[in-house]
Amino acid sequence: MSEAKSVGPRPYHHGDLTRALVDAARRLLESEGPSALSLRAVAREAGVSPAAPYHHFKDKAELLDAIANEGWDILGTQMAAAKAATTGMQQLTALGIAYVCFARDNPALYRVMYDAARDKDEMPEEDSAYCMVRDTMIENGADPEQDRHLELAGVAAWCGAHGLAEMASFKQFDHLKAELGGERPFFEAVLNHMGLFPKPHQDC
Amino acid sequence: MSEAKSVGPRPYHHGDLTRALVDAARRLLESEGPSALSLRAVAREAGVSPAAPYHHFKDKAELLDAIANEGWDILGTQMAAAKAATTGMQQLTALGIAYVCFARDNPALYRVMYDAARDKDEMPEEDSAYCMVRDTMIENGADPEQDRHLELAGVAAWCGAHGLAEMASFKQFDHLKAELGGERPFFEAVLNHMGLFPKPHQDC
DNA sequence: TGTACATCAGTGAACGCGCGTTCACTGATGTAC
DNA sequence: TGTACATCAGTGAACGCGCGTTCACTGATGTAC
Repeated sequence: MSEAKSVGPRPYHHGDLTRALVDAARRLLESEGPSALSLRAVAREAGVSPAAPYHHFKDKAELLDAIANEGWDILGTQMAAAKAATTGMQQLTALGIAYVCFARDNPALYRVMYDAARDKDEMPEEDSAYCMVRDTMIENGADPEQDRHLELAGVAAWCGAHGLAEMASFKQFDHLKAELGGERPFFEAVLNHMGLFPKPHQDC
Repeated sequence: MSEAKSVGPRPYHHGDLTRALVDAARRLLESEGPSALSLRAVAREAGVSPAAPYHHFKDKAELLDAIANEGWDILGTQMAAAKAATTGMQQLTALGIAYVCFARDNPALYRVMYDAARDKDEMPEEDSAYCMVRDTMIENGADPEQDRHLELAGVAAWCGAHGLAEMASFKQFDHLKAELGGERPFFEAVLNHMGLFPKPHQDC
């Protein structure tokens, strides 16, 4: 304020380069795809030298981790919103659709998230998309005592949603989407066909 | 035969380098993963100079295509065998399990196949895994007149199987596999949870 | 309030690497006469 | 059957490239006195 702060290019110190790098990475991901996501490219996109990121991340893997984590956060927020907007059994479909729509809108980011998950050992923890689905199943009548059955249902939902998420933009499905009246109805139809729900009337 | 053919290294002309390159690529894929699959590495693995592959493939993409095609062939063979070994509705489960087992046994190859499929425009043609599933559905009572319903069922099966295939080796599922008595029972349980089958008693 | 100095967050040049692809070449093969 | 020659399928050196990472450096910031 005291000086005429040149609006021109960037001050020497950045303020929050960590943030800027993750943002730049996301921009790059969606404009150029996952194969373009190099440390150097991220630095370039952020307008910073190739060495600068090393003050904020140990190495490339740590940057990727940060990107993936941000992805899971955003996904969680969107799923929570979808759940809040519906009630009863519809919540499960809504969660599935939110998951798939996120992947459709952020395909490259989703790929990075998936690759990160691949390297983990333990099941997703508290607050994850996975747990949100499981909790919703319980709230809607699944028996929390039947651990195995419940976990299987959760895993099936996860796998099914992942499969559709990855294939969401396949051009092969374009005519089906058109016939069904859009992408969302298509997602919903496929998810329903996959029987996301814990089957309550198994003995019917 | 006429000469003492030195058993030692390779003759100048290779005989069938196209074959040898695809084989080398598969070896590399499963030992080093998809990221190690460079043209140079394949040539190296085949014991040939980096330029040699260009007499057999226009560029790297064409080699990848050949690898993917071979993958689909092998998968098709294994699925056909699984189908032949069962009858009735069980055939659908068997097809799903064959699909997933193939991906588990050849994860890197499966990834290459998937990436190739991603770039295609049309639905899989004749003899594909996809058509095999659809035909089996029809043979087991699905109504071939209900185009849309049948295609949706096929797509749902494809997505579901793909999701499980990609996640088949997640360490997160180890304890579930153990509880269920192995990988196959786990695959079967998840696939059943996903309702692979065209639902016949939708009105029950 | 003003100055000395430690610390922090950048720079930019350089490293070694493996990549896809091209090029002029050469060794092996097979066909015409 | 033997030789000339076109063709095919290799070689190996070279190209330019972008990568991840390191290094000695320097500009900006903030704290102690």
